Amino acid sequence: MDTSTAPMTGQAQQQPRARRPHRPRKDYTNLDTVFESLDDLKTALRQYMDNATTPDALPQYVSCAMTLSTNAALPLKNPTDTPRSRRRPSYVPFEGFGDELDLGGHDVGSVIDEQHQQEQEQEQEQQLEYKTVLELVNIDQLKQRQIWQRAAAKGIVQQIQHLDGFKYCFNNNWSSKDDNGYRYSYTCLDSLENKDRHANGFRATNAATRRPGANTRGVRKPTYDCKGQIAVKFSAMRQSVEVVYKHHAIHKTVAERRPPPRKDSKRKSVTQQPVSEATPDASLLSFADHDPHESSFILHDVDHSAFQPYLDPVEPPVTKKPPRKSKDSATQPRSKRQKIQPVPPADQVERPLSLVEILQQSMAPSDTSLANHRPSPNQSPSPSPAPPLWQTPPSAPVAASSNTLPGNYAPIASRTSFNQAYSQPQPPDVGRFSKLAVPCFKCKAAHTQCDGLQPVCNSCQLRGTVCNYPSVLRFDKAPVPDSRWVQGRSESVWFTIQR
DNA sequence: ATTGAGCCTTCATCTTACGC
DNA sequence: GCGTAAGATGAAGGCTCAAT
Repeated sequence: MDTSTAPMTGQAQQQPRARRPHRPRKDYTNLDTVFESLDDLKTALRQYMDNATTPDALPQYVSCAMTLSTNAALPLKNPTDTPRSRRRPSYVPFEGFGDELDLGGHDVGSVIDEQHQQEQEQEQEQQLEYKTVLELVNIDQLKQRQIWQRAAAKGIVQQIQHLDGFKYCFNNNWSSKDDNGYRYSYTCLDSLENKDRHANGFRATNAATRRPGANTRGVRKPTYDCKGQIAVKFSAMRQSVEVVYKHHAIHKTVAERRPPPRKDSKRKSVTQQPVSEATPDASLLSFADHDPHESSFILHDVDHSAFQPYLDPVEPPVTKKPPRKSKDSATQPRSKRQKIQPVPPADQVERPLSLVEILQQSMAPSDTSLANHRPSPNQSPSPSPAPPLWQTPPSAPVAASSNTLPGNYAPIASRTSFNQAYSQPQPPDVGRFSKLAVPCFKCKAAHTQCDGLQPVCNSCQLRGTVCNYPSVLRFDKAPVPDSRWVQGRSESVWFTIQR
């Protein structure tokens, strides 16, 4: 695909020579066609996704870039997006709702359903507005350009959502000086949920705010990082729109995640799931076993024995949630969201392990690595690092060293499909742990590109300098996702220490 | 009414590496 | 060498919903 041959606008020609586009951070495949319509693009993407999935195996990481030509008409989603209407409840009535009440389809639910349908129709009508790429990339007024391009980006994303069944949320937008257009990035909802669950894990419960030590968090859904992202790049320079699609479809689609039909009982909350006898981690395992709706995909085949060394209780087992008081006199009405409680200082809560460290430890003789984790009965309580129960798409750096995952990190290895997935070619540099390919000290200082080759990167080789790499991933900021399930325990310990 | 978790958005900050 | 564009990531808040 050569978009450099696209016609240039007069405005663009007056500008100084554009910088060469950044080398893509993450390699993705350019589908070697300029698509004349969004439908063509969707068809190609569908084919690409189908080819990336092998039967009985996890879908491969799909990452590709597609370009729309100037003639392509793009649907505009809420182009005049003034203060947006309240969003619809996430759990909308589904088909069959109200049947159990014998309302014969004329119940309140159906009324709501009709309203919902009407809103959908309105949305679809709104969506009938189209603009061509040519129009969109040549809007002079910056503000107008941003509004229209955003509307078109949203329209494109919505089309792709229909295609792959996942939900993407607006994440960021900025103006590209080189392309003379706006760029919009949308993130898969599951990636965002990871962050939320992570954040919720750090946030003290309201109960704990009032009564130190009362912080007992229930089990939460497993987390995993699908790296789902759609980037829409408008370029006046190239007179085109580029759509970059990245996703590792390792989780359920929106439709699959929809709650099961209600029978005569209410939906079970997560906290109602059978809670086993020990720490939050252990109860999570229990949850994973018993809840086929939410967790089976990720945790169903987990080899629990692999976790046993980590399951020494840190807290007294939580057998049952204490009955919630209807009114707590000490409670102030919560006008605003409470401030997040500060994360315990690093010297008091053990730093979570990175995947690399876990792998390194598990490659060490098992008795020592496990002994390191098992808290001595004489020791003051210290959080024992549990292996992560979230999962990340197999990434090249990790996969390279873990095609034969060591036994102590068995959950993934126990899955046949995962094994198959691992045995297949993996995308380079995928995922959060792409930071494994951190630049060496020299390249970082020189602001030069580092290929991450070890022991000596190409730049250092050319310069003839000593090449050194940071030994571990940084943890100077919020912990990386693999700490999530560890942190729940650390947090509990922190409150124990405080008391 | 309260609570915890999830949904979604916005904005800030950090990291990487292009190109002068 | 370094300014800075590109874009990745984190933090936080407003809101909804189901459960209590």
